[in-house]
Amino acid sequence: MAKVRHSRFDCSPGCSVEAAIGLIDGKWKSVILFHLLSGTLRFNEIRKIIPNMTQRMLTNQLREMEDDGLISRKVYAQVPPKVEYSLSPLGRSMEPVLLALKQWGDANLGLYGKPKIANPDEAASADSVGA
Amino acid sequence: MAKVRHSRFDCSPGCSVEAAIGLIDGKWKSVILFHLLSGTLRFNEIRKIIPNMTQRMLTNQLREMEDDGLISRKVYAQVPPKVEYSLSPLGRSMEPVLLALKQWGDANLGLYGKPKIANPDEAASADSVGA
DNA sequence: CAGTATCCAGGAGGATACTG
DNA sequence: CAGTATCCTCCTGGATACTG
Repeated sequence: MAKVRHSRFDCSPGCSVEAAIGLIDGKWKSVILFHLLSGTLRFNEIRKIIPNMTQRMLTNQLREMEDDGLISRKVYAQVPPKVEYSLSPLGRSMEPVLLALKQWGDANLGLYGKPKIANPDEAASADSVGA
Repeated sequence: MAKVRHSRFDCSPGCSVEAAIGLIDGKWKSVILFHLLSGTLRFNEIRKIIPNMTQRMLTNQLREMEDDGLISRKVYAQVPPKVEYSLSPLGRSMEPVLLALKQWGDANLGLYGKPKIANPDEAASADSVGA
């Protein structure tokens, strides 16, 4: 589990929630993780998928998640370097969380032109939501 | 849904994951939310539950979540002020996420002396986290 | 291709004091 | 009781340039 660079482990009941979130905060981690759910990806593939992220950030987030044991890094000793990133078993075990997050976002945030919340008595109507 | 002060809506597929996380990051939000799952709480009650958090932070996080529509704030016009915080329907709809997070944390982080992942020998070797 | 190395700005979050 | 108001620090993350 490496270092826990997050200063987040204050621990009261609910601590594990915080701790869990601590591993997937970071501006891009959740997105990277989410895309890795679909399978192994190479460095530049991720960059293409998430163009707004600089390579510095990609490396950072990737390294932290690797340290946290969420992802695996496979380096092929080749002339044109090739590095593949994939979910570790621990990272894969995060799938329900990621999916819950995605579903909630799809259902309750109006990111794709959906009408979002609007009505208290209608919180999670979510007639749609693929998945 | 107010302002979305997070600069986080870059939106690529997986965006909703990011967006959803954006609402519950903040050092204490998830913990507050989690405790509110159990019921309405007053300002100072929350402070007691999460002693490490300053009142400034509590107010901050509370306000942001209120702006995001996750919680409701009920003020009683009394001599000794009384303010109650509770989950809004939207906040309540976050329950599966919070629970998934908590379960994952309990299962995979060794915060309470649990053995965590039970898989590859590397996954994690509980020893860090002084709590 | 897959990173490192530097530099830099902004904002999150902590400490402390005051108030309706 | 339930906040505000200030001040200040550090860390996150963006931009850019270089490399094995």
